[in-house]
Amino acid sequence: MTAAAVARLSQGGAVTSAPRSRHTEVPRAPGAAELAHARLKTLILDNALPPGAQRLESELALQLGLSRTPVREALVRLQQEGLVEITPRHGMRVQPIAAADMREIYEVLNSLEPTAAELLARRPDPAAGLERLDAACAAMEQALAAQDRRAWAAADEAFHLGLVELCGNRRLAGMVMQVWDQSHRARMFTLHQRPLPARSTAEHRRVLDAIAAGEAERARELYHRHRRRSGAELVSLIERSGVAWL
Amino acid sequence: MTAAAVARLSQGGAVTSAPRSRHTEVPRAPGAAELAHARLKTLILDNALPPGAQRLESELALQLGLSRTPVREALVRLQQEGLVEITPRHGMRVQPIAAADMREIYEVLNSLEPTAAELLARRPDPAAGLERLDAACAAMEQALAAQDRRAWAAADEAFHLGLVELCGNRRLAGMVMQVWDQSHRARMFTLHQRPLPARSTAEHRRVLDAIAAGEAERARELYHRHRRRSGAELVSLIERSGVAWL
DNA sequence: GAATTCTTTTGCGTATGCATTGTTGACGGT
DNA sequence: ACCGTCAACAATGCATACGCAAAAGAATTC
Repeated sequence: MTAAAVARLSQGGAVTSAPRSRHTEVPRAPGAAELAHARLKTLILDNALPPGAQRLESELALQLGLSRTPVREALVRLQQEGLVEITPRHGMRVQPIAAADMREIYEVLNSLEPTAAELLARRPDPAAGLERLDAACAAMEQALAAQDRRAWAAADEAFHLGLVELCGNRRLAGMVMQVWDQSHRARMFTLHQRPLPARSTAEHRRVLDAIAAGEAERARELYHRHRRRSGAELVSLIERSGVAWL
Repeated sequence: MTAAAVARLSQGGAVTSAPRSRHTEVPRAPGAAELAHARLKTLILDNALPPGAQRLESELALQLGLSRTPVREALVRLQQEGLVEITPRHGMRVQPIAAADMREIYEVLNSLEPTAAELLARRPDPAAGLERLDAACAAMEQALAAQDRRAWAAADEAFHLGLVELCGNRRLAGMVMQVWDQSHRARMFTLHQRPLPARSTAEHRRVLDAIAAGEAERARELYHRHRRRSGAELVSLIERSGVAWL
């Protein structure tokens, strides 16, 4: 469910929107290829196609009620997004995530997200337009109180995606969303094995406050520490859980 | 020329290499689609297809001696790399680079590259395997002495690409190479309008020394300052030069 | 019984055909 | 003279067809 929404967001950001002609804001027909892309992406993120799963192009085409051509195009895109691997005679394979991958991903996030926070705080009016982030924080706090890990994760995603979308750098946002998608399954998997993220919730709020106050350096540093901690936590959890993930 | 080499490197890093079977290291037939991708990419980076240029799929197919299918696949990949835009009835358009784009790109680089330097310096034996970077530095110094801007730019590219390739994070490397490719033309364009990059050359050497000494924080900070300065320089140059770049 | 080679099958990469859809130009009306 | 409508055309996006190469299986031999 949430994953589907994330998928929409991610590609919504990446697709960059076709140039609108005149004043008609007609959203144009979805197109079979784009549809296949979205559909497959949600299947992967929702773990309906688990890591390591292999499907032939024809299978997928049949399953989606399309021909091989748009499916193939979708697979090419998914491969560039790092979600699948196209192997010459065995169709596509859903890319598994190992501890080493999570380390890479968190190094990237730990670099880009603090930058996004800094950029956001450096805007002319830093406190403006942060409603989304505030709402996400509130949702996290509420989910924490209700001990609803699922809802907490959704709010967490909303916060991080909202942050990079607001920072005004589309490339940075696209990159963050890409690795975020790649690590989606791993986060979901470890959700129930972690202690309640009370600390994370508070840290998010503090970051938001620093941004609103325009304290760019502080926002960056807070975010850095936050990511550092939660990233290390997750990596060690995966390593300890011994899931080589195929 | 240099751009062609860059293209090879970039996709070599991004493509992630097919799974090698057994002990036969046969690189497998290039494949028409991959060939089209490489070919078009070099055309774009070498400015043979200038920014804003529009070509129909059929034109490109004819020009490359292929059918539309592999060309289309190549275009999809190039679109996701941010080099072209596929516009429904007008074929493909080479993505122009404006000052705003350069700002975005340098924000990303200014975030990721210092991280790469830090990672490199944190390795167990930081001084090992830095021959490539040392050679690149030497080439820059030599080119500077000879006042050969072309050669300097090539060495600069070799340094930055080598750095991210060595840092051990393939995702980070891929992202850096992606934006690096996007900004390739802009750098080439402004090459001859800048003062001789004496300062940049020295800064590179200092960063390399810090890495070799294992001083991670210092390496990061030096790199950050370097990028900050040269990025601002380039952006202001582009803004001043008033090239809206279509 | 195991290994090697030949055959068969299967999936992919590319090409081509077709229908959909947007564009462009002209024509007529105001 | 300008604008709106319409029709013909052109390019795309998707479906399908075809040839090739690899993997799996069968048969023969040692």
